[in-house]
Amino acid sequence: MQYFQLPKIFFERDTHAVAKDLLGKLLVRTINTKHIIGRITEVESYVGENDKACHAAKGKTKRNEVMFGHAGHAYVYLIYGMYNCFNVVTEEIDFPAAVLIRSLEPVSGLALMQKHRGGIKDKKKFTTGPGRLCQALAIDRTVNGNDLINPDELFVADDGFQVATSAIATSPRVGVAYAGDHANLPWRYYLKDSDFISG
DNA sequence: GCAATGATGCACT
DNA sequence: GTGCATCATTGCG
Repeated sequence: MQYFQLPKIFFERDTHAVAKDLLGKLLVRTINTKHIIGRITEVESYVGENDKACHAAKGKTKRNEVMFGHAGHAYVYLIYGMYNCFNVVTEEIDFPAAVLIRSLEPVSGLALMQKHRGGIKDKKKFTTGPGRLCQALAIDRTVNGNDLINPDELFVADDGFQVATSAIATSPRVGVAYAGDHANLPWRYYLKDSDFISG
């Protein structure tokens, strides 16, 4: 498969633009020279200290400091004690914003994904959901802060796959009802014709 | 099929 | 001690 890594400037733009442009791109995980690849089908934007649903809304902490750092870095955190969530940091340094990757379409390394997911048979459940895709690609907090532009283990790539603007749907974000006025913002983006959406 | 529940770790107050 | 940007399993129809 032919593809090229996305450059840093791709991630230094407006978070919503980055989120929409990430749809259809490839997430490539390298483990012991083996590749696991998924196409991004669903994302959410978390933007700045004014966004109450964003972890950075209450200022910089040890947990979220990666979001205040350079665009194109991985922000991985643990949720509900058992699941990791994978984000890509966007925009300028000291401006906390990121795109949460919620769902992927499996492209390559299906057998390894299945193994990481406990041997389940339903391919649609390998990577549909932020906790699931991290399990399938063996993403945990050891890659938190990794530079996805100059990666050792993980990067985002473009293989020329074209996504029509009309194929992108939006909706309110998931699991953020506590965020008041920010809970209903349509900052979730997904490919409406894909079978690989977390729902 | 669907709703309810339990598992579980870490950062933060 | 509390509260999560979740998922798999159970128990019901």
